[in-house]
Amino acid sequence: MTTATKTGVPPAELLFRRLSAIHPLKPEDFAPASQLEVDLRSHAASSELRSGEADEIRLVCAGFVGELRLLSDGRRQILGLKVPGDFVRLPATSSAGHVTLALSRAQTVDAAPFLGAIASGRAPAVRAALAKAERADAAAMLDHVLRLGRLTAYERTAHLLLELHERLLRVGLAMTGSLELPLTQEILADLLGLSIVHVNRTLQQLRRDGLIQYRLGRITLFDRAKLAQIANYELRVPPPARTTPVVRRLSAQPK
Amino acid sequence: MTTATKTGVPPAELLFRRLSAIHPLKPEDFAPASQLEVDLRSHAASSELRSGEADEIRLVCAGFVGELRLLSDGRRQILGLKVPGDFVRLPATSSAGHVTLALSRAQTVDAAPFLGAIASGRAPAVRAALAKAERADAAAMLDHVLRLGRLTAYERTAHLLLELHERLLRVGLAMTGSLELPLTQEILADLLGLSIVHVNRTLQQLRRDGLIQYRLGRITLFDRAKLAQIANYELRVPPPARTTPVVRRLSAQPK
DNA sequence: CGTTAGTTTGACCTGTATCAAAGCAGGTGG
DNA sequence: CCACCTGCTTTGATACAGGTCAAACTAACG
Repeated sequence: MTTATKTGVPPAELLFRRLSAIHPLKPEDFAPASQLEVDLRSHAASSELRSGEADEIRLVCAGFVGELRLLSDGRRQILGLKVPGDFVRLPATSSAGHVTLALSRAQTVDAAPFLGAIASGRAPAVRAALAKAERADAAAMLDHVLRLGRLTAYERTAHLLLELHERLLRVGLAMTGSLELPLTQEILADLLGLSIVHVNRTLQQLRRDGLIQYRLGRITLFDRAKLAQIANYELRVPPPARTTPVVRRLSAQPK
Repeated sequence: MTTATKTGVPPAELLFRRLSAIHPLKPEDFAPASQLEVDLRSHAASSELRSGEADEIRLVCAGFVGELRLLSDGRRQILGLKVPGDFVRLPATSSAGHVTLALSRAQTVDAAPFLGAIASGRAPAVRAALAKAERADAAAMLDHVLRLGRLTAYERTAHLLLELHERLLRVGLAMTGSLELPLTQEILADLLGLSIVHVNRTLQQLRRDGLIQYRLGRITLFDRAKLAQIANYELRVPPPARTTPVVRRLSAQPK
């Protein structure tokens, strides 16, 4: 209620967008999504998501959720980031070192009824789409590994921003070239495997290089093609026809 | 034929061990495994594994296989490591930047007939076991992320060795406390996101600290409990009753 | 307005990379 | 059997990316 993000897109719509972006899907295949309206839950930023008694799968429908590992000395690493339209699995047995938490204010709904309906019902297209989505999630995880293992802080940050941007585009929650990112730099640090201070400096560097703008939780990517080249990122959503006027580039230092 | 690793364990046996280690399985559930004997393929170290025309899933039955990402400037990161008993998915469309290759001499068999038989047949236990195995693979991936993101070189190396050891134990290819590791330090570097030189120094440090021994592709873990503590590793296979005589600890520097 | 959470800055330190060269096999062919 | 590769490991010297510590700044919020 603070900034933007009113009540948001209805869960079923979100999921429909997410799935049909990967696999062609007819709206009528999508009846089971009506199952989704139950058990909407809101989560404060930094609050842990716990499952009831059994394993649970929830659909994120607003905000960001992260699965993260804690070390005894306070180090934290976010293992995977979930954006609206993604599923989170909440294991019944929550170990102390491995938690799922809301990285910003977030909302989720129980996905079990929907998934159950899909599994038993006759909607092969949806089932196929889900399988593809699962593979896409796995691919995101691999990108995460690449970032942490072999990219420099600068590359890493660019890479992450590009990935987030595309994932949000996919569900209609970003415009080409800009995204809402209500995450603290501490969260970004835990995502990128960097220190807070270094994240801050890296973002400034990207800004000074005229590649991004970063203000009030909104990030603008001025030149996705160049960012992609820097980060070794393979753009899946093609660079915009010309959303960003070419003139903008003047503020960049051609180096 | 060089060192040990004669002809090795038959694929069906390997898979049986792998699966029944996670999920109780009766041998008679396991008839479909006879399907596995076809299409055994040997791979030279460093050779790429390519799929025929379609997507393909193969079972690793000897050696190590890695999925890796290449950057234009020569940096490489191994995204996931497969040991005997694991499945590798070979996508039909192989992009230049993303390859699967044999990290040591290795052997694989086509898993499709087996998986097909399971999917269609009546062997719910095996299907459940496969699902669990898949989740275990995902968990290994998360460990990989933690290592790369938040552990120091020293911790990272210990962590990886512990993980490999347990994964090999699981399929009966390691003794408690020691494992065969025919990987060059360059491969370890690409796995750990470190430089070759640093991997070398880190291994020496672990050796000097009396925690491991490293000779001729065989690694001995002298004190898994201590290694686990260093690496923030959660041992799944309990520390040995007393495989390593306590006396061994004398060579360590108590610091 | 004070308080609190987050961002920014500066100074300094250290883990890890890089470069270069020297050891050390194991395998080949003369 | 030796001389020679070639691929891998080891060592030393040096450079730099990124971490840590500490403090100032900013902006929300009650």
